[in-house]
Amino acid sequence: MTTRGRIDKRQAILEGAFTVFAREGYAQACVQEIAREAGVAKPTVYNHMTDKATLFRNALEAAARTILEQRIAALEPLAAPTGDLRATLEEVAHVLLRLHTDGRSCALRRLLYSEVTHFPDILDIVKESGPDRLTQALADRLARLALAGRLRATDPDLAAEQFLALLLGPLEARTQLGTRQLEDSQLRVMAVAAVDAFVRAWGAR
Amino acid sequence: MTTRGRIDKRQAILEGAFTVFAREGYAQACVQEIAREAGVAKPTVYNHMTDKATLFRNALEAAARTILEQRIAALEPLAAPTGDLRATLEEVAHVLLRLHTDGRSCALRRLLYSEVTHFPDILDIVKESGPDRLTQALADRLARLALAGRLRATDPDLAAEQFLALLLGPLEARTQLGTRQLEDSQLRVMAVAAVDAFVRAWGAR
Amino acid sequence: MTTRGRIDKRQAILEGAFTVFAREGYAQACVQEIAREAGVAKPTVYNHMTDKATLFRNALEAAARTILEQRIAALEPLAAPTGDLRATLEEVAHVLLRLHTDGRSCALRRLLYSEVTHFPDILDIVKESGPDRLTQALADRLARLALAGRLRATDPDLAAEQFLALLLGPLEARTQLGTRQLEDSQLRVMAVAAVDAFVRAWGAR
Amino acid sequence: MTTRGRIDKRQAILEGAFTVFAREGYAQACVQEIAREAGVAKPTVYNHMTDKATLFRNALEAAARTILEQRIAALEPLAAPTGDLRATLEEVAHVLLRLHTDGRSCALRRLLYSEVTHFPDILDIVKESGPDRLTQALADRLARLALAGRLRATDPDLAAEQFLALLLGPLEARTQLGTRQLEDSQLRVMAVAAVDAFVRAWGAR
DNA sequence: GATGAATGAGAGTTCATTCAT
DNA sequence: TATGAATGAACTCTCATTCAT
Repeated sequence: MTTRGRIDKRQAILEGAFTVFAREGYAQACVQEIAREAGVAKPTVYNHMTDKATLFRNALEAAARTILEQRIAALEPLAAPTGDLRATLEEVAHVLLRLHTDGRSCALRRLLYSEVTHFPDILDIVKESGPDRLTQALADRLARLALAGRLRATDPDLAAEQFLALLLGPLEARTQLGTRQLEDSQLRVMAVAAVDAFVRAWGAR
Repeated sequence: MTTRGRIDKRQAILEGAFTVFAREGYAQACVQEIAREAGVAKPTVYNHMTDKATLFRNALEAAARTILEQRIAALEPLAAPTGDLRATLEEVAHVLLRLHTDGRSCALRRLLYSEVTHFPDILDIVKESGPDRLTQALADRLARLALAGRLRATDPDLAAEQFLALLLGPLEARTQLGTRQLEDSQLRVMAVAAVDAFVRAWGAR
Repeated sequence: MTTRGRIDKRQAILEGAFTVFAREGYAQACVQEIAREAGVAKPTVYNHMTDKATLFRNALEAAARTILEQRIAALEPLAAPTGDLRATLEEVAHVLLRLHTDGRSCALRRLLYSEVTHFPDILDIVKESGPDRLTQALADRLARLALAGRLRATDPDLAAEQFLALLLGPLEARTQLGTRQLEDSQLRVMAVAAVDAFVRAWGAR
Repeated sequence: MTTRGRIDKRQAILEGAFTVFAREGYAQACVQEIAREAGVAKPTVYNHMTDKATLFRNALEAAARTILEQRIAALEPLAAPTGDLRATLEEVAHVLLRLHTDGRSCALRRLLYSEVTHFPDILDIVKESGPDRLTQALADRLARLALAGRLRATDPDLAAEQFLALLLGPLEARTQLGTRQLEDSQLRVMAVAAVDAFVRAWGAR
């Protein structure tokens, strides 16, 4: 029970930190504000995390883990693609787009990009809870589909990479670097376009 | 001559600023260091630019302009695609990859991403000297090719968008968010793979 | 037993406190570290001592008392100076030097000097357990010797003061303000030199 | 002229620093207050001195130099001791006592003692501008007097050391570790007593 | 126009001290 | 009684920005 409060507070700090870092960036974010956001006093933050830097890393890691889990879960329909493959792909694509355009998701990308030179070790986050993992998971699914003869059976890793590229690449411009929200209908259109191209390029001949 | 010196100094300041901002990020960069990098005294920086913020915007704008020009120029071969279309596309793709993985280019992306929330007006840079312009220019070229019957004649804007997505999307993972340099041979492989998929998806039937 | 444990803990706290204060000085010493040194938790320190300041005073007092006792004991041989007076003085002088150059002794001096302006009441420690008391005790012994005709019978207080001055004064320079340990042989030489001058100045004509 | 202001300010900072350090001790002194004392803004202090530590060292050094000069000057009468040697010694002794009991002098001693463990390099100050130098200078004078047959011609270094010990040793107790001012008449008495013993111990037989 | 010097404002971090258990 | 956790108050140091020359 004693421990409970502790864990809650740690959680609150990590979430507050991510929120503030996301809003302000690493350098502009001030620990004072993070503490306020988490509803604790400044030294409490330091009792849990040694450093502003450590706080940053941990907050990023926690956020990345959560986000990755959602994305992996979004691939589920591909595990047993009943019926129309194209429809399944579109469904998955649509959900991925929605997840990818979510505020926290965009913020995480921004933070990773902007601080990767100051915190080279956040690359581990990218490797372990980032896009690499998603590509792998997708490649696994596509490999099954290839075996089942429903996709060109050459290189599932490349296929996964290109599926995600076709899907997410256009986002950057459309969302203005992640600052603008898109309508769900727009996302649907983008999903269809990406899947369309993907099927032309990778569908079973 | 006086005027000349002034212009030179302005140029030096803008370049020094971009260098330092690229290395440190907006907030961590300090005007002192920018001045040192540019070889002038700190107040001289303020004589040319009112603000650290203004300095940032101008430095970004100048860098973006230069970078965009190079990219647009790289599309040149597509204007008159002598002979093999696939080969031309691969050549263009290869050059684009090289430009896109260049240090300054990556730094610019990082800066845009990290500061877009604090400087919403840098979106103008993206629109006027960024990827949007490149996509447009490429779409123009592809439209010509479509008219010439060498590409599927449906939607050149979408084609351009997907060409760039297939080409540049995989870069993020391969360069570790732009922190790792790639061998030219690797770039060649990536160019071939992207063009291969593009041709399958968009080649004339 | 409980009481015993309490007393032990109090003792441990006082000793830990002196150790840390000696190493760090009053202001730099942090209660956390004192608690660690004493093997207790931080609030336990506050259960025994109201204040960091109180803790400081008590630790100093305890240390001073111990140190004074040793010094007074060192004067013992002068109570019944069998045989050669000069030899007895040299012996006493030697032991005093050794005590005076001891680490804890030097630390105590340092602490008294540095904090006397912030804790005027530690002057009581000096008066009750410090050099003043030693001078008095020595004066008592010298008075007896004067009565016995073995010393100039004028002013035993002055004699005691000058004996200690001749003995300890040179220490400051030789030990580099108490930071360097001296060889026992060096101490012997210093004792002899001090006694030599003392006897010339205060020996019975 | 530009430089003039700079030098003045540096001087003011060093003096303010010594004042505050003397009053508060190293750790308790805060740069803010030093700046106020010096009549400048806090960052100005940092423009002149890199560090609080550096500031401390420099302030100590400057104060030590000034103080040493005064003490050395006080030995002047011994250079050509016209007439009564005892009277000359008493005069010198008296002045030395006055210098030694001066507020700044006491403060310097306190600071040296209290911080020597944190700043081992301030031992250089002691060597170059502290008591060691004074002892040397005095030894030089006494050697001359020994040559002139007016002092026991054995060991002028030891003689100087013991003269100062007899003179300054009793100060510690009398001034309560340097916190109490003494009347000039008391100083006179102490000077006479010290010289008296010194002459008995070191006077030409 | 260019610069050395100065400053107001603010950030990270530490610490003595107090609750609640 | 002893302790893990939390906090208010300071303190060092940095930086964008402005004068005065």
